[in-house]
Amino acid sequence: MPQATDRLRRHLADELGECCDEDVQRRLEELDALADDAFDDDVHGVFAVLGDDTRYRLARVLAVSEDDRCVCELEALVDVSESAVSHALSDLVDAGLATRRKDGNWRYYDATDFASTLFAAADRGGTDE
Amino acid sequence: MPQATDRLRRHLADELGECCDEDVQRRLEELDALADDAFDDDVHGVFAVLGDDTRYRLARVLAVSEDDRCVCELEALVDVSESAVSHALSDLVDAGLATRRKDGNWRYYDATDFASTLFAAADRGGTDE
DNA sequence: TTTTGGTCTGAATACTCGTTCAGATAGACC
DNA sequence: GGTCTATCTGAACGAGTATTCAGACCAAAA
Repeated sequence: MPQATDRLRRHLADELGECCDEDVQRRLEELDALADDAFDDDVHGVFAVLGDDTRYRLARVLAVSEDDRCVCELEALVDVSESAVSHALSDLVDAGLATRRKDGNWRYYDATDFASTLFAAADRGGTDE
Repeated sequence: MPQATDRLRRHLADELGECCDEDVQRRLEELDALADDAFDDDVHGVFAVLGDDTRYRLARVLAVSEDDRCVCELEALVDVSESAVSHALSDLVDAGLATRRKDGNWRYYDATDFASTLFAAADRGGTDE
């Protein structure tokens, strides 16, 4: 099999005019450094959580609601079982996107500021391009 | 089977002291209106795209890179086939998170402002709570 | 304390979707 | 034209995960 870095080498040759092993190594290290800076597992988890339709819808409604919402209200908004709603809401809480409050038998959920911020950013940029 | 709105009715009875069919209907319509405001398929798509690890990593690196990056450079950052990288990059472009530029045989990708904004918002809120 | 109501949890299933493979496309060079 | 390189595309497989079911938990009422 061809070396995985073959193309990178040719690319660097194109870019720099000349290219030796050292150049390839340097570029690879540069990219690794960028990657280390860039990756954030927590943030990635947040996107993964909101990537699911059920969780996205619930989080959205919580974010636009004035006050917190009871589970029995939220169930009306998604077409899945009570259990699935419970799972979804737990995931939102775990991801830091929602808070849970108990009151007798009822549980109330609300969006965190983090969730609101994120949706605001997503909405701002979503329309153009 | 019990009516799906039974619990909501009892909840409203708790909340309002009294509850008739009309109250239940009103609350359901209120929730539907919120839902219509809140759901945005484009935005949901963006989260879904970034929920995947490969796409997330590529988008992140593009966002922190000064200038655009060749595919052959990006392949070094994720442990999947060239084909998978191509698929992932296309998804990013479709979602409005990256741009594509051709130069001879090479293709260069860069993050959009939208992507940068989104990551900035995600990073800001991710650390606390 | 027994029952009822609201929600949660764990395990199993069903299905989505990311990956790969194979082949296609397009540019550069001979 | 023919070849080589870089990347893309479509279809099919397989791993991951959302959903459901069944049962547990906890609070309130009886």
